Amino acid sequence: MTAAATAPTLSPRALYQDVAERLRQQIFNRALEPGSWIDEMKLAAEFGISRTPMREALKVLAVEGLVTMKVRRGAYVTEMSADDVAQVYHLLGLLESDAAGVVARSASAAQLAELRTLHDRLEKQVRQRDAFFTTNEQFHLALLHIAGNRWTQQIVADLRKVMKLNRHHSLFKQGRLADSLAEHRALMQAIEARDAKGAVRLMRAHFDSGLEAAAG
Amino acid sequence: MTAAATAPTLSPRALYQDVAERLRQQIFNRALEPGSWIDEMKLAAEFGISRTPMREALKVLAVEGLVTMKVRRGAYVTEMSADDVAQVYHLLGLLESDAAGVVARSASAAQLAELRTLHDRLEKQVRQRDAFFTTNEQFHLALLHIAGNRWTQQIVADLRKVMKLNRHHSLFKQGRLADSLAEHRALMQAIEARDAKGAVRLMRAHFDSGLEAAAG
DNA sequence: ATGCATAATTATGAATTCAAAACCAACGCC
DNA sequence: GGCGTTGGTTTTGAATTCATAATTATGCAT
Repeated sequence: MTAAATAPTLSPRALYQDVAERLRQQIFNRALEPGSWIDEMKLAAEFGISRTPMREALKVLAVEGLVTMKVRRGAYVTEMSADDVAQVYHLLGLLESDAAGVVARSASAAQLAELRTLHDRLEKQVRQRDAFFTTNEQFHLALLHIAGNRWTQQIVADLRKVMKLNRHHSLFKQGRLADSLAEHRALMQAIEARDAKGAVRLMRAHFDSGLEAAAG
Repeated sequence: MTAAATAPTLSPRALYQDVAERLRQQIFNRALEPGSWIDEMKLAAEFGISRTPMREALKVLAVEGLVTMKVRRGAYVTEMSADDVAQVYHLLGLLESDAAGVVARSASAAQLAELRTLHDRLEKQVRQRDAFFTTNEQFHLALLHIAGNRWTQQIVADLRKVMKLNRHHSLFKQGRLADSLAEHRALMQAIEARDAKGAVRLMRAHFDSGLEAAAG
């Protein structure tokens, strides 16, 4: 435990939140597989904590949808069906396309420049899957941030977490990267042109084609 | 406590969930006021339980957004700013209008009949504020259910809870009832006519006018 | 040998205990 | 007289303990 010694009083957030974050990482890393039972005793011991904050963290993740609690049977990593993936994709498309419209309509010049910077970085990363993935997510989250609806931001953040439960996101398949970038480029242009309707439509198309690739 | 004696093993859900539900009710009833500190010891004693399930419930409500946790300072009932209300209204409008489109496109005859039944009940309840409120919520939740996206359902349910933190929802103001009903009627007709575009537009208008009334 | 009943084990759920941080008030110092 | 400090109290955060439900293993009877 390298991090255990650090931050005695410097910790701004509660232990159960740190634990929740570590659990999320383990779930995304597949150290905890979807469908599998979570041994809270073992994990608490591994983390060097008692069961109390572990259980609190698990309940938080349950509300987020990452784990599923069964009465008197403990916590399980949530499994996403193909149908679930489609539903979440649809939702993300809806929320983010709306945000794109808001941004096209009301973003400041500085905010547009921020998006432009991220997009330009994306252009240079078509050949680096992981970097592209990271910058892509940054772009989407920045756009949400600029749109300024904190509820949408929270929901999209949660949904994107849940999407990571799935091994196969088309969005991140090698073949999709070039297409995805082209869609991004068109979207960026629409936003800079203050074309709200176009931005909404293009963002929606961006998600639709992602979903299509996932289904196919 | 009258309810304490009931359901020894019959309880399908965990204690902390029951506690969470009781807390929600107290928040909606204004027994716990927005902005006020939640005395977990006192409440746990009141409920006849220990602090453990109380704290678990509070953390759940924190994820839902009904309460806000401050480190080493406990839980507070969330306060909604006017801006927050506007943001949540916008989101609800977006989510529910999309659902209305899905329903208009793909609901079965039986499902349309279910909605029609609820709407007809609504027509008869223009003069009964509370009954109208209840049936209205039933209609909206039924529509979401028929649309069939469980993620959307969960999110809308949470957002509607959060909206109840506000004393002044225009939707439920006496003067708005008749207008609201008229909007509902048009929406119902569009859905039955399988006019998805119209249903989306009308549901959006329904929320926009609600928001307008709240702001004005 | 198989199936059921019962005992032992294990894990969950909840209460209790313990430690430490924040709050409040009284006291003393400048 | 105002302000900072110190001691006591309250409350949160976390570990531990206790009780109960579920699972597994064992043994007995058919």
